Amino acid sequence: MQTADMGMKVKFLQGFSHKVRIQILECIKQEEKTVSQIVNELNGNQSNISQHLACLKGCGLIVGRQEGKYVFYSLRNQHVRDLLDMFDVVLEEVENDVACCENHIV
Amino acid sequence: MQTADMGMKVKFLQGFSHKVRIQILECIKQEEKTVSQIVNELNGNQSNISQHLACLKGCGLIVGRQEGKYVFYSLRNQHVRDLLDMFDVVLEEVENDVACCENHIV
DNA sequence: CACACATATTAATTATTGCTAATATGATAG
DNA sequence: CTATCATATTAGCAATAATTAATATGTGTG
Repeated sequence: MQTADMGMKVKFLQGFSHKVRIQILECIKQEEKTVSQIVNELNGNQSNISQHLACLKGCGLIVGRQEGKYVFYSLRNQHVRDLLDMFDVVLEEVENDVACCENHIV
Repeated sequence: MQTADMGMKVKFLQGFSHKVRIQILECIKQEEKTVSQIVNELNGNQSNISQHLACLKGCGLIVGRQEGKYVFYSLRNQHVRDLLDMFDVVLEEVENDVACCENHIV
């Protein structure tokens, strides 16, 4: 596993490393949505959201399906959904310590 | 959940968003290690690793315990270990799509 | 208490990522 | 086939994160 897939793994995990991307994932967690729906719900701008969607797609976390002039995005599969749920579980116990990554990298 | 914990969640997830940090997590996944052990195994530099450790600690993913002049770091708990395992599982199925986040954000 | 080793912190530079605005593509409807 | 709406792409700039080198702290030992 180590060095070989490492690049891929890093890329994969970067899908989760930005607020807007997490918001997108949560936004489409239950049902697929079009780009414009997402833009509206997150109060984002079209170009920006579109770029984050491209990133998430490149990371394999979401898939898009075109229907007429709309593109519907949804989580790639149940595992991704599980992962999102698990974040919440783990985060809950950890919550108090997360406080400050300030003064540090990131 | 939404807006309230969002900041915390983002911070938490950023623990996973850098190659070196992932390597550190994997490096101490099975057993606690001292900073210098980690520095050696990853062929990193002391200051850099130390900063990433501080970040991971701030994110709640690892804990340190001092013993004499050494500090031993280990994963915070079993859930974090589970999360790491789950990454591998989900990544495996997704592997083929991850290819290129190039040309995009991130 | 001076020295050596382990780790942490700081500050400055560099590199990466994200944002915005403008433009392009692609699809449908008239 | 033109106009319109939805989405994607590009390029340049702004913001953030990472690296490095130097220094500081802290712990044990002679």
